[in-house]
Amino acid sequence: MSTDKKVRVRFAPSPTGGLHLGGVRTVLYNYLFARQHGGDFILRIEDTDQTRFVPGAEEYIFQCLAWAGLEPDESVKQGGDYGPYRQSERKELYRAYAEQLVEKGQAYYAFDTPEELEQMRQDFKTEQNPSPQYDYQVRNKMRNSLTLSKEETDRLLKENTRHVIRIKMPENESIGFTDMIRGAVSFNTSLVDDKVLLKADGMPTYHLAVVVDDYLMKISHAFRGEEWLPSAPVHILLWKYLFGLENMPQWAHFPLILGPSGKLSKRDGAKYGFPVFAMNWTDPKTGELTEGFKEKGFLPEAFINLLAVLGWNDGTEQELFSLDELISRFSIDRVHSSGAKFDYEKAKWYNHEWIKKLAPEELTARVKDVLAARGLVVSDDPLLLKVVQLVKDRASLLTDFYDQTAYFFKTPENMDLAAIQPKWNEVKQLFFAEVIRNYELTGDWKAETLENNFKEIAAANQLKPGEVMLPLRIMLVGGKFGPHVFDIAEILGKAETIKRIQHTLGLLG
RNA sequence: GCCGCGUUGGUCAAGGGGUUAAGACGCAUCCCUUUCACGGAUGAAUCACGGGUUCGAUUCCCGUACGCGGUACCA
Repeated sequence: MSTDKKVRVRFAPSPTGGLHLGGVRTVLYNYLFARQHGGDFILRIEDTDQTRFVPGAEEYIFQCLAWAGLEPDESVKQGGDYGPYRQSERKELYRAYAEQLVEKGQAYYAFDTPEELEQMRQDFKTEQNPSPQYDYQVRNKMRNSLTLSKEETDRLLKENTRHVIRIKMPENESIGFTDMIRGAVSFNTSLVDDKVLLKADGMPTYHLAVVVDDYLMKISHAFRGEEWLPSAPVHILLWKYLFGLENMPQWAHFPLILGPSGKLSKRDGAKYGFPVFAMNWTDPKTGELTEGFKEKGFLPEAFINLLAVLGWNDGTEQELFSLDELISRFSIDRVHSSGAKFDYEKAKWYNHEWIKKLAPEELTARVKDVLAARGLVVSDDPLLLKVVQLVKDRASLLTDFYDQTAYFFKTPENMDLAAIQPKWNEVKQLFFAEVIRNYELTGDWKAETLENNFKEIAAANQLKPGEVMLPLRIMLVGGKFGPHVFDIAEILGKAETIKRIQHTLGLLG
């Protein structure tokens, strides 16, 4: 395995649906590794399964990466010297490699129909072996170029009989490699089935495509999820047969991200109320919408941060990392080998931290978009900036800003009158009437003045400030939340403050 | 079933032959705050089990259990 060549890594998604948390983390680790080593990050579309083509899925992946700020150096979009970057467009190139293997006796043609394969699985199925594989034992009982005569095989081929090319796994050999995360890993070849390399439609399977393309695209390090570990021996063998082990990239298999009960799925998201995809994804067939982290109100900075530390840490107590910090601190050997359960509460904590950490202007710009999406258009930027600064400790998601800021810009829609009604009385009614008269005459409309006047009037009416502060808050805010009530009044201004008090008085009266 | 990979509080995790086994999220209590938060303090809670190796194992080795992944002409 070479270590001196230029670092080139790739993320190779299959465009079949929403982009999963784990997928984004794989992108992130690839990206960090590439940037750290001054290498290239390639996005390769693995669309070899035409039956699973989903319109829009590819474009969606690009949008997710753009949002996350993890854009590739080479891809269908960016271009590059190693294209095409869509495997369906590379179709013609794979067959020769598969046939080369057949010639060398390392692979063979198989003519079994799907029905015959199904029959085989039925026939060989036992309690000890519930899922029989097409392996070194059963291949002798199937219809392939190993069991058929040369003439018969040639005839079938000439007649364009539907067939696949399968790798011929050696018998009882040990295939091993060094995983950058797990160390030595090895497999017995007898236990691995003769994977299909080239499908009947002429498309390669993942197994063939991944090694051919990694070779052709000069990939130096191949990172992928742990679910690929069991098929690694096939890939290693293919490298050995086709391009030489010395040219093989270094492998690292990342741990899986788990949900509350095992493997994380979009169902978990629906069930537990948290996103699983990076961005909103609507299934074009069913029209089903699955919510994304972006729309849920996550900052890309936070999303990246929380993903980075789900399975990796730098050994210090630091938990908050910017992308740049991650680029310099990340290291594959500190990536865990065990899966991590996704904790939505902690995810929200990261977002909250980033809301506090982000530059005020930057935060405000993003809040502005979120408010606009909810139909609240704010044109006074300086005012919004002030308001956002005032309430940001109370928002852990960007979407929380709606409830936390809307009352500054429009009269509260829902008034929590129940919070004041039980203890409401004539004295308080008169008190607020006096407050209105006083505020109308107040020239210095500052929080401190308003508070002092308010308290003086309360004292004169034998009211404790605490008895009337909450009612005032409800009048201005609509509910029991928000920053210091007189700060709110100051920002609302004289006319609006008085108007809201009056309005509520009317409701209570 | 078989194969592979894992296993430190509820969760993320540091650590790695001798430690009072960090820290964070969450939770609880208190302080601050005449709201809700922020912030501060305190607390409950962990080395899956059994054998070795060793003067000494959470740490190394072997089993077992458990979890996860794979077992497709899907990736």
